[in-house]
Amino acid sequence: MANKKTRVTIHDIARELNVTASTVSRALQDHPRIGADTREAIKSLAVKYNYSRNMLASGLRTGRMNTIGVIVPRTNRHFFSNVIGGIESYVSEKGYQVLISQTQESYQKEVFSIKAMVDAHVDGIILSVSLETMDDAHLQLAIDHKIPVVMFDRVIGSGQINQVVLDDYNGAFNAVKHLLDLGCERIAHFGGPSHLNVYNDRLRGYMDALQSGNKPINPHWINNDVLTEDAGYAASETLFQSDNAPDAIFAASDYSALGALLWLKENGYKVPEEVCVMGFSNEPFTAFTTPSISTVEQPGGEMGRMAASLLIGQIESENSTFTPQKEVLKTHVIIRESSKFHLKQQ
Amino acid sequence: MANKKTRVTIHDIARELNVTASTVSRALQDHPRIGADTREAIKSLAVKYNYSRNMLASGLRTGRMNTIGVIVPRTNRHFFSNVIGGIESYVSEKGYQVLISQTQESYQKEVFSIKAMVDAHVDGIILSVSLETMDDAHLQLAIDHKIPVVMFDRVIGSGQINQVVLDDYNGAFNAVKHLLDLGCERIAHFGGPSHLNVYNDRLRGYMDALQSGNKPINPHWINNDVLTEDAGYAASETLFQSDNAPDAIFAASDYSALGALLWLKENGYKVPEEVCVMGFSNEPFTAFTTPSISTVEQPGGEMGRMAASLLIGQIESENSTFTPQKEVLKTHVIIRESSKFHLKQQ
DNA sequence: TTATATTGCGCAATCGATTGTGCAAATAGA
DNA sequence: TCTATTTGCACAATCGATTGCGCAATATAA
Repeated sequence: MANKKTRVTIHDIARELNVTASTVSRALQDHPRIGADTREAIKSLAVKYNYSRNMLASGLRTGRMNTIGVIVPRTNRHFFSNVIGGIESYVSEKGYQVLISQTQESYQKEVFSIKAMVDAHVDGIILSVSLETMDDAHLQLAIDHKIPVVMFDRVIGSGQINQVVLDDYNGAFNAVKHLLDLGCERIAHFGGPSHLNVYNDRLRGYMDALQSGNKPINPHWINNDVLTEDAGYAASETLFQSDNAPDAIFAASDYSALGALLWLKENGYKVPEEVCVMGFSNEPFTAFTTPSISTVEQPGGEMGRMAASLLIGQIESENSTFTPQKEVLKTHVIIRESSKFHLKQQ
Repeated sequence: MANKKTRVTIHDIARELNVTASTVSRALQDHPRIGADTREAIKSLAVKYNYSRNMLASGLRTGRMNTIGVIVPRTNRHFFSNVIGGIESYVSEKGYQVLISQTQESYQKEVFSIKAMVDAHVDGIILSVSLETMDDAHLQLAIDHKIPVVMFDRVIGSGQINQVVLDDYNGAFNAVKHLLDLGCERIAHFGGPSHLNVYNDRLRGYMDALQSGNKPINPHWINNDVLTEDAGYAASETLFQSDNAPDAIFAASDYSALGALLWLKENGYKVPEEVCVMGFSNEPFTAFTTPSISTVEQPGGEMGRMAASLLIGQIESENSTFTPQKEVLKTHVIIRESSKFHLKQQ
């Protein structure tokens, strides 16, 4: 009977069958030099005793732990929790486990997390950088240890690392284009720190869409670092109490769009008749506000699976010639009540 | 200079200082039998070479991996993602890492996840069971391996395992009491599978509140397994097209409350005037529906930190005498528009 | 029948850190 | 001064699995 106190090891099995541990190890890996009889005897005994390989010992010897590290700013953002779900469901089918760490948007914690992942001998790392992160120098530690890295959504650096991103530029472009089609002429933007690709791309999409519609770009209407509900609320107040108020807001975050919507409602502005509002990410609440908020879908589960797929491909690829890939997921604008129509529309 | 290809080991440090690896190992652990000079020389060389302990080797030898396993139905449920966030932030400060697994509400996957956690030699497991899970027999594997377990929210079994739960009974009781105070007299319930504590407790709270208000309990108004938006929608249709329609709904899930709200609005019922609606969990969207949905707060982050605290306490406790603890977090009813008042109110 | 492959498995080192034991030198006590 | 204790470190086994090498025994070829 299997001993309950301590795990069954290959030595236990070896002893019982009068072979050595090396034979057991090879048999369990279907090594061709082990005879069929021996192999089957070992395997059935392994099943009988409910043997499971000690991953620490195996990992120590082989350097592979079948674990991937995931580093995100926060686990409880809807988007990131979706990504984590996608990663976990993909890699668990491939026999990998998921080690999680959150940076709380702190660069220092991100550095620490990477170090912790390297120490834990993960086979690969999937990462979305913090708001504070300015470059990818800290990833060198993982690269030095030959640990593949995939960045998603908030990516950064020189492009020597696999990336999975949304087509933020087109998402923003199409969103603003939609506002222009409604007749909006004075479209403000709530953005994020422009050293991050996602916010920079959304800003560029916004500006290019304005230009393509022959609308002037007013710096006064471009607000950076307006990503939270409070910031959106405050920025709206400033914006609409100036003598150059916009007639639409395109926010790079659903939260700041929500803040804008609340301020507008509280101050008697009609949405969408007088002011159209659009957000970004399709957070669940956007469907339920009054009016519901138009936004751009950001498919977290899909990004997670895609990132995991790229990573595992790189982990398991034999050839060491690595050319970084960049996967770009298509965007999809979701039109809701906050931009259904506009007074200026013909 | 530290070799970039391969990690620095205690042997590298030992060689350079003409001591043995055991001395290095002991010095790094502040073992009293190592002289102060030797200790400091070793420590400064370790810093210089950026040494970090190989957790696999260490874990193999000591059996402690400084990792805790977290098993949840889905990572992307707002509540669970909050719990995960709370756990991660708590244990990372204590020097632990977090291994994540999701069961997708499948008992079979839950069994598999536990086995995977045991195989990975986690130091402890935090778990919220799947909807399919009927008992805690599968946890025996972890217990046999002396791995402490803490269950949270959806807990099950004979009580021999640490638990962190919400006071679902009082939450439900107070919610229904609130509806009664408004003048509601015919309160229906949307529940979940009653073998799970949370749904059973909410049902009991509902029934006891009715009794305390001298209202009859009508089995026709008690709907089990109505947890999703679709189920709430469908159940509402059945309920309100019968000749014994309720004048309020207390749902054990915000999602089924949402389904009810949508059906009621589509079919011309006024909420809250004609029908009051309450949910459970305070999902973010509940604040933004029209009308906003009254609900019961379920503090995920706090539960996560509490569960992590209990677990690490048990892991690090010296004495082997273990008495299972049950932490019960207070509930907090959030009254919103969907139960602000009622036509029958005096 | 002899030379050559092939098959089947054991031996022993290895991955890196930990820890019980042993032994010599230094210190303390008598 | 001589024994007893403490201090400081080395030796070697251990955790469990993996893997290059070697050596028989069997099978195949010549």
